[in-house]
Amino acid sequence: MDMDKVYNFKEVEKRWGKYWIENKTFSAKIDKNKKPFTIVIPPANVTGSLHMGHALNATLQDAIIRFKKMQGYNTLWVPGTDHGGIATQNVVEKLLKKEGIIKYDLGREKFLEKVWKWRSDTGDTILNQLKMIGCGLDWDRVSFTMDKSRSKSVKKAFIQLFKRGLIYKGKRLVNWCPRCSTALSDIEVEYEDEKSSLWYIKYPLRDFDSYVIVATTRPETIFGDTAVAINPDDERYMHLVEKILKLPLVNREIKIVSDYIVDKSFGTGVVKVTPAHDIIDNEIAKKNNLETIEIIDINGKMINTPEKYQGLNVEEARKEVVKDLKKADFLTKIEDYTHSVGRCYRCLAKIEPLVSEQWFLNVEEMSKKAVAAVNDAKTIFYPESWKRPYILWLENLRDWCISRQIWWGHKIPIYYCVDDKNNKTSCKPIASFDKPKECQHCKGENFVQEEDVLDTWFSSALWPISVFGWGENENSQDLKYFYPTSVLVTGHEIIYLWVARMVQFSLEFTKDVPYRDIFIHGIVRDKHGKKMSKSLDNVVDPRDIIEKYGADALRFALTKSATPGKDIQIFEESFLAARNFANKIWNASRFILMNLESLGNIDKVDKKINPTELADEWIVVEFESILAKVKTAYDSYNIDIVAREIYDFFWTKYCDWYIELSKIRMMCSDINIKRQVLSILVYILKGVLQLLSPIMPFITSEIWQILNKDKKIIAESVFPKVKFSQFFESLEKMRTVQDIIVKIRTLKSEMNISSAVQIEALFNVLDDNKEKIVKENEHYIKQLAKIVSIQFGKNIKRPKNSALTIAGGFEIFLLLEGIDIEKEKSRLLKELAIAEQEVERTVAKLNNENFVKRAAKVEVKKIQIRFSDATVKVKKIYESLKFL
RNA sequence: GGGCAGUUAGCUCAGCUGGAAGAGCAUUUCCCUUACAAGGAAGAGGUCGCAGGUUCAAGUCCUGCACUGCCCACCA
Repeated sequence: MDMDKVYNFKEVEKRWGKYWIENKTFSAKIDKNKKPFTIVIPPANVTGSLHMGHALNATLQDAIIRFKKMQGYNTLWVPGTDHGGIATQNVVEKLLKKEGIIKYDLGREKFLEKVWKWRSDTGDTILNQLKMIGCGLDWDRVSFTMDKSRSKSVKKAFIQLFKRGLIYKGKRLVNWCPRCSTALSDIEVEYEDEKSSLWYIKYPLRDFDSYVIVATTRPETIFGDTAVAINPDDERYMHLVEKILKLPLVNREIKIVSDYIVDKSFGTGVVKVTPAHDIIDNEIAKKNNLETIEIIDINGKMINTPEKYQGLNVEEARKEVVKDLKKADFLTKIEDYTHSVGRCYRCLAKIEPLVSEQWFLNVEEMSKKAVAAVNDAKTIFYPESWKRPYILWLENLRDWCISRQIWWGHKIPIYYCVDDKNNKTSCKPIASFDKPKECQHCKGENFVQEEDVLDTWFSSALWPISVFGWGENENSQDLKYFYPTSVLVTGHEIIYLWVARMVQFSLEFTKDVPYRDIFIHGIVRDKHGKKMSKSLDNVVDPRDIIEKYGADALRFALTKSATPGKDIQIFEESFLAARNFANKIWNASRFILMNLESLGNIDKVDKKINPTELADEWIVVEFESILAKVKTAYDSYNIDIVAREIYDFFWTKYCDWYIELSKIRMMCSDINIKRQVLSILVYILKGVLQLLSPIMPFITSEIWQILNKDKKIIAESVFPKVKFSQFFESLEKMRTVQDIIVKIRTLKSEMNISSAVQIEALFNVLDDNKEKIVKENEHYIKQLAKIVSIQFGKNIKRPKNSALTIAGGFEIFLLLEGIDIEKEKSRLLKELAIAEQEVERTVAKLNNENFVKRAAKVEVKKIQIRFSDATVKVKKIYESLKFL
């Protein structure tokens, strides 16, 4: 078996990626003898291509799925994509525009054909990229939010909600995106601070020679004003309530109303009320029965204004209005003012609140249930800190505007009865899967379907049940077996947009939560904590990382940084370090493989290991201790801890110490001794590979297969269990030996002696308890500290040419030629100072009655030991200094 | 205005239920030692944001403050 000196991840990753798919390693069938463990992937938009956020999200899910599989669960991870409503329509629209085609010229049907074509051409991009990072998804179950089955779920859900009276149509103020030409829900509006002005405008009183001054950020909406409002407690204006004003520029008469919503301290304390284009004003209008005048249409153009403003867009109108107000002396002041402005989350155009007829979903009852489910721990947030924001959001939720005036999406399954001329009759609209046969009211047989489509998040909210056939198959066995799912893994940016709504819908339609756990991870940011974006040019593309460092390195770097509750800052070096780790694993394995070959046959290692000496016992205990930690960490979604624990154990304990120590026996001519140590090396290596395989599946699969003649691949192996917990005392013994080795190395380094130079040493026993252990393991010290011979003794006087260090209960003299006395002196003085400080500190503690009385006994004992060690050290260094 | 995080080595971050400050990268010295120079050995570098409090003992618990970031809000 030839292994390259440098790990060739490209070849390995390609091969294994293919293997899992071809062998359907992660395809799941119902098996009632096994417990299911289910994850449904957050469906990425078909417009998407893999970015770091997806890579992180997918890796975490994959790690959980692979871990649970090794724990014996019947695991299922369902893949799929989202049709992405507005986002997708916009993408296709842009592409067509490049060809000089505008969607209205094509018409709805032709345009939709184009979108479907585009989807079938490129819509699976992201799924294929998930394959690149080795995701153990069940590829036989790919779903799409607009495929047949999912469409049935959507219709069923809509009809059910409609029949319950929760869905209604109404003319209301909504968030309108003039660019996308559709209504949006409240959370689809993103707010951003913008520098603007606050204009102070005189509104003259009709019956007095006076006026009030209104401060506004939107002077152009003056034509839609139907009142001016003040706070009822505002003494400056109380007397003006119900008085009539004459609206500047148009002279229309409006009155002054009062409402506690008005903030006395803001501006002048007088606010203009534009019910058709402002949420708050709309509420004031409702309370005061004010008229609503629409002055901006769905294209963002002015309507119902004096001739000269008619048809202008909002920006132009503002300029004109300000100019004219100024000319007519209505404008008293302009102040710089920064306020937040709503923008469309898909195209960033400024949102125009306007009155429009839309479909709404009453969410009051569903929200209460969704809050209760989390409060009653039916579903649990990890980390818990997301529980409160989730609840607060649901408790303050307004009805959801679910209709969109775009073409790409689920057409609302509402049918209107129409007469011969295709005009809507006054009959009640019907919610139905297909076109109804007959109107129950007028017996008419002609219908037209609602033109609007549903918010894309409506179908997303059904995802955990629709992927199992809810709505299509009344008796879905999959739904019974795999649902509710085990955990949802997602970023915190879509808790409201998606997570909360899935809980609402699942409770509504299945009377159960969609998932037992909700694991919320952070968002991937750049080195300085900035969001990755094209405009900032700080995007790290996972595909480049895979190309350069490998998918395993990508996965490891991401998981290692993914501390729950925190966003992740990542940069090139993170992946480099992970790549180096993979290479380290490769080479350690290579070393073991090479030695196994010299045994003649890889199978020759013992199945049952037999720790015979200190290092063996020690490494086994150390391994089992991280084994326990890793298992707990996986189970509680602390995948970052898994990555760090394994990294630390493998590199600093297994490689730096155990492999180095194993070399003594590896070079031994006795084949039995060699096999014995190799058995342990292999045992631990295989264990580490298993612990790590959910995070780095490629390299671990590869090495496992080389090591294992078993047919079972690592993904189907059984996670290791604790077996040897009896060797705990080896930890302390090993610490002593390691302490001696490190101190000797340090001393040599400080004396500028090449680490390769072999030296003789005298060990003067200071602590009788340590003598046996160190004598038994002196070969370790010789090997790793490059000592040629050790002479043990008691009351040894310091030899002339020697350097001193005190470690592990010994006074250690290294015999050196031509020692620099001054250097040795200053070195010892430094050591002395440290030891003396230690004595002081420990004495202070031991003299503290309260400490001795109240601290745990173990703690007091520790301090006593430290005190006596330090005391001996001080004494010995003094003697030594005198001698010099 | 409300909520939630964060503030630890030059940079990016760990540090669980309180018991002598850690990692990776960068940096200094030595080493191509027969798994790995994408490596090994040793070192330098922190008054753990500030101020109080609880405790024998606080990076760790409590209170207040400052700064940073994110989310939400009825920012006329």
